[in-house]
Amino acid sequence: MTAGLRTGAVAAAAGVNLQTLRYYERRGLLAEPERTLGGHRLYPTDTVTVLRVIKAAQRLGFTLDEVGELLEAGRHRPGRRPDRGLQARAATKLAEVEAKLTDLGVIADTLRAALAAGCADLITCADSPHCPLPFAELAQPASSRP
Amino acid sequence: MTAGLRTGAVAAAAGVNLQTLRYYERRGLLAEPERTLGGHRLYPTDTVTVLRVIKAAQRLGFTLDEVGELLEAGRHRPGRRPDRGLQARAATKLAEVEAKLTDLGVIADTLRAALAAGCADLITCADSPHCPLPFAELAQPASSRP
DNA sequence: GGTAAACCTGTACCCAGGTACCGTATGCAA
DNA sequence: TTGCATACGGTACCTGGGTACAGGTTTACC
Repeated sequence: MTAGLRTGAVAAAAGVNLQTLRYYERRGLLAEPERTLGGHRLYPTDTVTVLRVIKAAQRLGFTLDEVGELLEAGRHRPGRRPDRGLQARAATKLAEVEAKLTDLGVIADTLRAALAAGCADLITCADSPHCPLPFAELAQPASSRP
Repeated sequence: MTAGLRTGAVAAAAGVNLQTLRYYERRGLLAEPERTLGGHRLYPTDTVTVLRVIKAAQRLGFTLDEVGELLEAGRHRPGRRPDRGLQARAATKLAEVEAKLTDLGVIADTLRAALAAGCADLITCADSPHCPLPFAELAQPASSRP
């Protein structure tokens, strides 16, 4: 019987812009809430939790589309369908994150090599055999989605 | 006394779209080349090297604006001005990359924990004390520029 | 000297994830 | 009942790094 939260209250509690609420609603991440007679949104109190979940999942590397699918998957048969659930998606995402870690590791090593070699100018380096910067090979990342 | 390369030849040799050449010219990364009488661009042959350098620097994590500054810094007093040279900027960039590595490491650990704990549904997890997903703390990355 | 390929400029559009602005309408308290 | 905060919908804009298209020249080859 609680009246529900207004957009400002939800946005403040979750630490997001209130435009972001409407944006998430358009994207299908937030269900369309009740309205007052005048048309103002009235959110259920657990909306703040949903927003925190969204933010956490984003932090873990999921796009908003993927977050939407995760929420959807959880909504109507929690735990079933092992290929499309949180476990499978988390495993996939972990592999992506690990690929990115490897790639960034190469980048860091390369920067360290450039520092150690005392490279001073990119164009000069590109012509010098002493420069450790791999101008040709550096072109593409470990997994082809940077 | 070489006549110079046309856009198509440069783009093909460097492996970029020819629209990208004009884009880089607008961004100030490529100097405005000579023109034929009819207005077609004629690039010096080392333009291909410049493009490879740009791509390599991007791969190392520099934005196009930063690449532009690096090229500029190298152009008119190579090696001088120790605070703004390649060395200083590479050191800064290395610190950024290392911060991102740390951050991604936390992400990967969190995903592994979620897998190990068998989390099946985000919303359920958010209410469960057994879930390892840190919905509150996960909000901001290690260094505040994700 | 004809024709096709390459090239020109300018503008619009793409991705993701929002954010801002505008003019109007509602909610709530004094 | 008046006044102000808040919210509404719609649309435009932002970042970064390009890409695409339209409509019109120029160049190159036969």
